[in-house]
Amino acid sequence: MTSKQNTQQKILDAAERLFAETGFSATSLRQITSMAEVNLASVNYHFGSKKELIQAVLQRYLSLLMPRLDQEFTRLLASQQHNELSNVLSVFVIPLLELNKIQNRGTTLFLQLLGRGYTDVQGHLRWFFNHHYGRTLDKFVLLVQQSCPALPASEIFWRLHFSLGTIVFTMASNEALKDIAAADFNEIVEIDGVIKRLIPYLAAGIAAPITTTN
Amino acid sequence: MTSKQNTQQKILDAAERLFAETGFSATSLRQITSMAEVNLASVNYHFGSKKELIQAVLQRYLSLLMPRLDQEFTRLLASQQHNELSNVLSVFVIPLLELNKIQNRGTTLFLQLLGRGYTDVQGHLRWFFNHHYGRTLDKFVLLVQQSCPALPASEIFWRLHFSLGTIVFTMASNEALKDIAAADFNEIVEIDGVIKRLIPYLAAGIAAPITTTN
DNA sequence: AAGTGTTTGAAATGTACGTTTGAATCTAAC
DNA sequence: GTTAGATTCAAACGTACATTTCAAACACTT
Repeated sequence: MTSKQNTQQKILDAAERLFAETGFSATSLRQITSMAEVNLASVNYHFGSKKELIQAVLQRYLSLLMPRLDQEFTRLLASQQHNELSNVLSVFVIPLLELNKIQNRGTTLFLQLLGRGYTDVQGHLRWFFNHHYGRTLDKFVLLVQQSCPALPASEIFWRLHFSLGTIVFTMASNEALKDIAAADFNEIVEIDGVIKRLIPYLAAGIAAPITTTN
Repeated sequence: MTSKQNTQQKILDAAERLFAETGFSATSLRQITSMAEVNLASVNYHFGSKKELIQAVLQRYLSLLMPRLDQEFTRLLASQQHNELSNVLSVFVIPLLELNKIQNRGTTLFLQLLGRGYTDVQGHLRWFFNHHYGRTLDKFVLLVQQSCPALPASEIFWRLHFSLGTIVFTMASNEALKDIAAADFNEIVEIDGVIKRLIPYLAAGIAAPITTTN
């Protein structure tokens, strides 16, 4: 019993680290099991397959994050007052940082995994996401629309995807960016620093005025 | 002679399509050579290795794009007048769209490859880029700094990388996004449409006012 | 302490990959 | 028409991978 929990946990911990660092397909089960110090066959025993291991790794974070976000979105929607866009975006900060409770660098790891999931395997994550958390995402889109009544829905669609790209890419190359910032600007930036830098950037981009061609 | 040219070209054409669609490491030489209708060994014969093939695919576009960009940056820097940020960013549009002269969907393919290169193989592309085109990039950063004199250099660094993420991610999922936009909003968007939508978003994000914590 | 179901271990299976090889074929000059 | 070099071809090589297998070790109930 305790040993089963232990093995599963060790596999999840090693897998998420390696997945985040090098991507899903580039990480082999042999790397994972040797880092976790468990037998190679235990992945297939406990999770069935590599694909299911990937889902389990993501689910550990999503099952904690998404209900929290849903709750916040619902609260804001119910408040019946105009919400500034940057406040809507700021809703993400605390739930994201709470992922550090799951593991040491949980927030960073999760966001990197998110990035990997969107670029590694074509479209799978997007489908999975919409299928499982579509309702929550709809609430978020609604909040953004209320914050930017001047923007047509299609423009918001594009800009939210632009924003997703910023987040996903930034987190995928997070370590490299932090190193460069440290070397070039003597800046020590942690994950919450990056998130706080992102908010004004994203808010300004999403709410940008529509230009009449050029 | 003509057959050699032909084989190399066929390999490059097939490789860039598959690389853009599924990524570098996920694309096998066997897929490439069977799509190109050439022998498996011809990749190693003509290019040496898979790694060198990847470089050749990227170089075909970069060697055309980067000198054009450098020329534009130099021109703007020499003009000695204040350049609006969105004008600086617009400099990319024409050279990028000219990549369509190399091949049918050249612009889209190149931007997808760029995205793959940044997420697929850890850091390699970034190094390659800085090493070969560092001077050109420096000119661009300088132009952005001149356009946004209120922003500290470190903030510009972060925001330019945020922007790179937007571009790279958008292009990597370009096909999916176009499909969704067509289905949900009856919008037919081509690559130049996406680029033109990107400019105001990026310009607003990069130039966003700095908020004094929150 | 025996027995039962769960978990681990070492080894093997089959597949796919990048690359190499050496003979066969083509190309072009003499 | 022969020859020399460039290109193509089918086959094989060695490696790494996910997954399977089945016996050994373990945990827990009785």
